Amino acid sequence: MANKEDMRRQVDSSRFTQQARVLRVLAHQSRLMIVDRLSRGECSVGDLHELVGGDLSTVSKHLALLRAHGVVEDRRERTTVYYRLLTPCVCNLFTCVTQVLKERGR
Amino acid sequence: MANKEDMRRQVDSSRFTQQARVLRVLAHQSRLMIVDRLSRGECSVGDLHELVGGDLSTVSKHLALLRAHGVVEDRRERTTVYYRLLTPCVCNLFTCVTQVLKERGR
DNA sequence: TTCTTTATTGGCCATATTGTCAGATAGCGA
DNA sequence: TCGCTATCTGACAATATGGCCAATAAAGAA
Repeated sequence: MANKEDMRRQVDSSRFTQQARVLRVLAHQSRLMIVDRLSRGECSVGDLHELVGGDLSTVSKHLALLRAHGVVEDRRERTTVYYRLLTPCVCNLFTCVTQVLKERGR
Repeated sequence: MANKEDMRRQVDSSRFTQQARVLRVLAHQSRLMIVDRLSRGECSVGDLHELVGGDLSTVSKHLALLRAHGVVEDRRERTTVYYRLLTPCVCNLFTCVTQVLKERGR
């Protein structure tokens, strides 16, 4: 273990900390768009870039984050990298959030 | 509408932006603890403070954030303020996140 | 009114997150 | 090898978030 920072980040693996980590990774417009799209099938970085816009490197970083947290997986084919969802159940999560939004609306 | 900042924040109300906002509010250890506790019934700020620790003012700010996003509601009785969950369905969300964590584990 | 309890707000600093640009890197074909 | 396409990484600036302390507010009791 390298330093104090790593300690602080890794040691606390309480239920809530873990949940918060996953939620943080998903709590971003672009990443939600990406996950939503991937839930309908594998996509290349280029496709996703076209989907969310902005700089390609930004998209790449969002993907790296999702990958680092085990939400997606990548596969290279020639010069193209394809991403796919590792946790299809995040779709239920979308449903839940939508429910919260509705419930809140009243 | 006051200024450009407000514009930028409010104008974009796409499905994903709204979802991301809700997720961001929940994506914090202390706030998850608070919501979890409130899902089992109304609590005073003091109770919640005892639960999550740290500074009372920090807890109060977490509550203010949850309130601003319509997740909780408060009620004052004498000098004590009680909070309660407005969106019980966030519990399903907990279940979903747990599922993602499990699915990811393999 | 003044004091006490309970909670909120403002100021400030440290850290985290996001986005952009420029420069690597990987794979492959000429 | 060189060049091309597709993607990633590093450095950096801008903004957002989280936490603590001190000051303030709200409600009621003395």
